[in-house]
Amino acid sequence: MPELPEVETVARDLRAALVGRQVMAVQLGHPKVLRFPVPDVFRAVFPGQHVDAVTRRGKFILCELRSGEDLVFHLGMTGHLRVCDPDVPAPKHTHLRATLDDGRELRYDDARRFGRILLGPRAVLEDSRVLPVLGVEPLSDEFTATRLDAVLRSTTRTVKAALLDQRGVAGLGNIYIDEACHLAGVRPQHRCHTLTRVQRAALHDAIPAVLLSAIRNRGSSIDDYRDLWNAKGTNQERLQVYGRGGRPCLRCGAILRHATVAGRTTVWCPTCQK
DNA sequence: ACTCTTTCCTGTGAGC
DNA sequence: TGCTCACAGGAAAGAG
Repeated sequence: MPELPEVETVARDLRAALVGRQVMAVQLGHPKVLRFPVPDVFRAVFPGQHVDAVTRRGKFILCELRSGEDLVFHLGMTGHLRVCDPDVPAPKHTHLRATLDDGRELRYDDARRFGRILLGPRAVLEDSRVLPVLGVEPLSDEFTATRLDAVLRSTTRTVKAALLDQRGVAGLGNIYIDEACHLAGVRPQHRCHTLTRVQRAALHDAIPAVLLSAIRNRGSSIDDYRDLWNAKGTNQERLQVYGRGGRPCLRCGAILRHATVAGRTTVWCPTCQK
């Protein structure tokens, strides 16, 4: 389940593999994964392009092309980007193969097809809403306590629902919201408008902390997340609450509870979190 | 305007 | 052993 740390790990490796490369040939798979533009236009526009930069915004990976357009990937739940030799067997649900000028191949595969590929000038992608408006980057200087307060104080929703909303803070998902809430001592089902200033400040500290720690560990390979080279991250071994419902809290020993909050399986410690 | 629920998808594993 | 079925969840659409 790629969230910000997994996407950041892939984006960093992709930057080293792709910047300066030229795309020679393109092969598309299932038509629905390429959301924009239509396949014929994509096939006409993409080959010959040079990659000038690779960046991340929320859970999106943006490959900036010399033409001024962006090639954008969202990995959904089961999407994988890979760079490998062309003779490596491709997985069953491979939706994009791009031959590079160094002889390697960029691939995107996604069994569940929740992910997406976009290509176009940034302004066009945003105007056509295939690239959504995203909130503040939690690892940027703009992620101030005041900025998070603005997100949390303006709503009656649960903390879980508010932090899942990419328009407020970009890049958080089920895993790292539960982890940040545990570190901050805040229950995910707590209503935002009833949080104390101390609780909001604790979340402001905890969010970057869990994300940076996960990036250092190259992400959490819970289900089938793999990096650009098909290797697992190690952060799944460090998770305090995610996937541990019914087992003891690693901090206090109480049995971790779990329930559906904002439509997602959510785990918390009944004594550490208020 | 805001919040909550449902839908999209397929692989996996529990249970019979 | 082989089958069914619930479950996983990011984001968007639909309902309230």
